[in-house]
Amino acid sequence: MKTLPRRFYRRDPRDVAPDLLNKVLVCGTRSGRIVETEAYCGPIDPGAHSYRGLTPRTTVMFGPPGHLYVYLSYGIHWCCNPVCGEDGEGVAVLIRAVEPVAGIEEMRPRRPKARRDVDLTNGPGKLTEALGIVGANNGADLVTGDQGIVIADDGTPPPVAPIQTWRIGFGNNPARDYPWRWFVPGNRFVSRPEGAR
DNA sequence: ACCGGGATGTTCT
DNA sequence: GAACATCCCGGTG
Repeated sequence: MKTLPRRFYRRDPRDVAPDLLNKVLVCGTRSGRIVETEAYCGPIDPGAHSYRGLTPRTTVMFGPPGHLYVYLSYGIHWCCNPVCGEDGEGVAVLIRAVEPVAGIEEMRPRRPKARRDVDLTNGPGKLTEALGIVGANNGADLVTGDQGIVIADDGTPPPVAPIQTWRIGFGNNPARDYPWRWFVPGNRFVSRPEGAR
């Protein structure tokens, strides 16, 4: 298991997102293989939090690559995003689903409402709850692992033919037209194996 | 299986 | 005051 270097993140999020497939997100003693991602592209992306410029919430997203942007979705769920590109760009990748690799017994009590194992981590709000990622982890350095959170390569390459399709959860926002979601074909933990529309 | 609504806090109009 | 990068539960067929 090798922690991904800073340069892995210092690229366009649309290149990083498919490359993150099959990498391992580690949080303390728990980890999961990344099987679904979405790219968020700053000023050219009306779906990105950074679209309208720097705000207190998006400070980390506008910071240097390789740090974790964590935000609260719908007032309830935490979502986690490795920051990409260059310092000041405001681009990142949302991790939408992982497949448990280690510590699954610790994940079950953290996800008491999950009836089946697949419900442990098959969504962006679910995987943060299962792994234990919360708002206090906003800004964590994924390269130094200063908060026990890293992304590592265990030797599994990304899928040869990842599925690329539309992102999830945008109503009538024109962001719905950008096909910036990728997932591992056939993996059971993908939140929505079909296209978004 | 599929669909509608409620929870709940931050951000922006 | 509305929208929101979600999830869960209870209704119906």
